[in-house]
Amino acid sequence: MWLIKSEPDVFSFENLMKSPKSTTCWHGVRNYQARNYMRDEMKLGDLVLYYHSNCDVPGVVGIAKVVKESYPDATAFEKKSDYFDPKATKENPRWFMVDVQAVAPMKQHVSLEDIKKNSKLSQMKLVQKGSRLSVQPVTESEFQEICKMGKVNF
DNA sequence: GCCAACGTTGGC
DNA sequence: GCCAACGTTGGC
Repeated sequence: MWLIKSEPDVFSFENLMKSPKSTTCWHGVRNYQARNYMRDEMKLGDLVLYYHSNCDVPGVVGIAKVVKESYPDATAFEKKSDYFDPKATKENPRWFMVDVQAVAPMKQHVSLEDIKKNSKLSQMKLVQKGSRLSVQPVTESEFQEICKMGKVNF
């Protein structure tokens, strides 16, 4: 299971729910470790915690799932794109993405503050100092604890 | 807006 | 391969 970060001003969980089929391609990740998780380890049906960063109340706001496994991130080929990377080619794409679909919003948002206060979640990468990974694995028990705090069942 | 922590780039 | 300079992330 996973946690992905998004800035709500750029693409919020509400935006995801309003998208066609509640699905979007998770383009624009330009960090190798995050890419490796997407390319190598995110599997169809994997559940994902959707986290809002860089906003008033950062935290987990919804549940999503992987609906398509990794494929090349075409925004890296587009010169006009903010995510253009001159070193990415179709033969050697360099950057990958998956498709994610909204499953359900949290009944109650689980703020970063609440996560930090919960001793069961102290091992999460999210709360470790200096961790900035935008795609990160979470354990089953962490996932369940967050769901419990968000008053949803999975 | 500030700034600590991290990641990447590129000269040497 | 080292490391200084620069860019980015993201909480506060």
